[in-house]
Amino acid sequence: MKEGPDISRIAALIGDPARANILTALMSGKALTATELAGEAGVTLQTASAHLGKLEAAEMIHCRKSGRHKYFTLGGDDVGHALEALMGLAAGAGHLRTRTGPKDAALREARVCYNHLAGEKGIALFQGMLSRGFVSETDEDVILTDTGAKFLISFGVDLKALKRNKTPLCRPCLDWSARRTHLAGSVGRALLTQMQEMGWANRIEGTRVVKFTSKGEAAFQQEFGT
Amino acid sequence: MKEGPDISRIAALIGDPARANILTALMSGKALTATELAGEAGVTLQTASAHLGKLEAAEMIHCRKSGRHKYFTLGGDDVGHALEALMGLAAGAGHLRTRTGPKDAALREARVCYNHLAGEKGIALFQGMLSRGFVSETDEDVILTDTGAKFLISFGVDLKALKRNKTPLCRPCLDWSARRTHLAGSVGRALLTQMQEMGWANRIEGTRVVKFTSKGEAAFQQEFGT
DNA sequence: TCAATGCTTCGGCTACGGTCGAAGTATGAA
DNA sequence: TTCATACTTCGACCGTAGCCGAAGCATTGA
Repeated sequence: MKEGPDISRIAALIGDPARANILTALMSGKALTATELAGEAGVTLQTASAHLGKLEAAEMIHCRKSGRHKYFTLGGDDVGHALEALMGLAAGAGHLRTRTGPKDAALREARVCYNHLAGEKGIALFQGMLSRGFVSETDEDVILTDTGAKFLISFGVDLKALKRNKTPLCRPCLDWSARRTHLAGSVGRALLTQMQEMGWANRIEGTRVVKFTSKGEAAFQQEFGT
Repeated sequence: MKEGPDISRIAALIGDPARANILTALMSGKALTATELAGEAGVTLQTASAHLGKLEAAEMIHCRKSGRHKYFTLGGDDVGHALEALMGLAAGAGHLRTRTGPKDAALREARVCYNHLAGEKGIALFQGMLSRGFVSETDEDVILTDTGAKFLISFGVDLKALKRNKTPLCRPCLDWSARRTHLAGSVGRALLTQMQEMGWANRIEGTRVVKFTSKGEAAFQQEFGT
């Protein structure tokens, strides 16, 4: 009765607390070194090294060597998507809802999901782009319209560079906190980068929280608000 | 750095081969007894009982007692969704692609996902309903249009009964084999049921495969084809 | 009441995998 | 060259969790 692919291998990898912490940390989209990840996971370097080896063998993370450092990133959008789906389960069905601290509220408002904007702000961004006709949604795919392409260029995004990349321009991504879609894909990533470049928002170091400046808040409302 | 919900508990549950088999078996949507699931998982009844207890405690499955039998079903659409996401990962990144037998081809063509139609037929159904204006897709949600409601009633679906249910009428569901969206939710379930009632298709006992009759194939093309 | 079936609980065995200390390799800086 | 940093490999320890045999409930039917 072995139907479909073997879930258990993948799930078992995520099932270890140390590895789950590593993956969660990488959801921030930042490339982290083995030592940093060991700290995140709360284990020694040797142990983390073993975990990282397994995760890499399963292609759940990628690794780039740079000098004597090894920088790790998530394996791809699929991995991020599956992790978010699990977070949704854990948040909903999860019996013990760990205290909803102030950090959680900030996470719900605006955070980074793998490498693009998520949370309320992420949803607002997607809605704004939909209502302005920058993107259109059909079936599962999200398509960038001509209007949207022009907007992106005027917004300072190097669209040609994105098109050279093999990853899809736009992808929908489901949010675990609000259970609504926001924009992933290379356009999603580029938009977040650009917002940071323009000083609209900053990443809080060591967390997934994205903090908008008051100037950025106003500009966001202007560009994407309803 | 504990951000977001705790993935590892849930993932560890899915990570055990026996439990993964149980969950995969339940993806068929059928309610199965403890003994049947023990067979699916390849373990003895005692072991299965322990597993089922854990899965139920985590609200990943539900259980209904009937006489001296206990019937188990998946805990909800979220669970099915997360499982499909994991299958997508396992199928894509999975190093060892277990032989793609003839059964796999049938699964790709038409199968049951939790309780609604998936595979190529599932995608075609959703596309057909979209192009006919029976449903419209906005953001994450899929909405049943007035035209769609009329169609459902004429198709033999008791729409009023569905509306009394608290589960959403329409939900998108991502497919692991084709990576495209198909229709879940109570309408998705009702449509599959109705197709079986009308003799369009049959379930192959003990698998997730849905086999369309030649008559059903033609009728499907007529109603939903492009 | 007795027997049969379906499931649960208990106890003990086993093995797999996570963990860390210590030693080993590679890269870069002084 | 020598030292420091970043990571890997090895080996051993230990805990947890899966597994099954056997016995225990519970429901049904005769």
